[in-house]
Amino acid sequence: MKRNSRLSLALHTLSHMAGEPNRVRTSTDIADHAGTNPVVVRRVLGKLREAGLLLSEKGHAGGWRLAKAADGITLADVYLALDERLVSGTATADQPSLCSVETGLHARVAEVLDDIEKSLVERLRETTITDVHPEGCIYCES
Amino acid sequence: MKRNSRLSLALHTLSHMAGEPNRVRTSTDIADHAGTNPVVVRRVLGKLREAGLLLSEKGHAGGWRLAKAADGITLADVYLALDERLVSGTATADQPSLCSVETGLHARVAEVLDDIEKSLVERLRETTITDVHPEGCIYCES
DNA sequence: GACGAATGCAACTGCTGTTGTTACACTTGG
DNA sequence: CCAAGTGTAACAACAGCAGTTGCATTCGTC
Repeated sequence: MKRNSRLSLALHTLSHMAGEPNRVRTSTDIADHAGTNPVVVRRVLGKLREAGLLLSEKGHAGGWRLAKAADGITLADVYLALDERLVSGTATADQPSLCSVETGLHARVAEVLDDIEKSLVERLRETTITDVHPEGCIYCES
Repeated sequence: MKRNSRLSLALHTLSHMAGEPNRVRTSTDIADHAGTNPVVVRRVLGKLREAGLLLSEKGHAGGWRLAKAADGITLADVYLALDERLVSGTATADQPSLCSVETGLHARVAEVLDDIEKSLVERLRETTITDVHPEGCIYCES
């Protein structure tokens, strides 16, 4: 996997779960399906749990399941849960700045980038997990 | 600098140039203002030149200037010139896939991410360099 | 209560992308 | 010819991230 693997893994997993919401999945199962490692899965899904999107149960017969209906989870929820800041990536304030024009410009660029970031989140809010994995999914028989 | 420094540097520089379109700037000048290195500047601006946004002149008294009016350059132009693919980052096709459900899901996730990427570019297309550095810029006396 | 199966977490490795830097070839105006 | 530029390659340093191992903890089941 390359870039954006966290977001991709999260979406993939949530989408899977949307198919059978009641089934509890172990991180090993998920890792096998996603072609990765149980620890990596727990790292990513842990963020989603913190955000209230997933529930995890420890101990024997434990595992992961959705904390709410798939159509109540938007891509923005996932994106924000993972602390991703794709466009507005804190690319400011390294040096005390040489002149006021510079600070002004830097601030303006950061401002514009922040706006774009907000637009991105708004766009993400329009899509739910159900949109990724629709009810009558042709790949899914469940 | 951290992430997105290329996009940030490009925007910063273009915005600067928008203030005095006729002035030819050397990469050393630009690097000093941006707090980085001339070679880094040439790397980034080189991409913008390939995309037809900038012109560079070699030799004595050479340097960089805008290839067209600032209000004719959108952030999408810059973004695409830099080959940035923030959301849809080739996070697919590593393994030959175990079952058809997996391939289907992977494809669907990639599809959704691609859509988001397209939306992002569309949003970027709405903003020009002039929007970043308006005519009556309060920081700029030129 | 012991055991097995699961999460949670910390530490470490290795890979990769990016920035910064140096060095050098090439170009051009004076 | 020379000084001041770009263009480019090569390298070091660094940061982020996936992957891995190990271990503590929790919880069903026998």
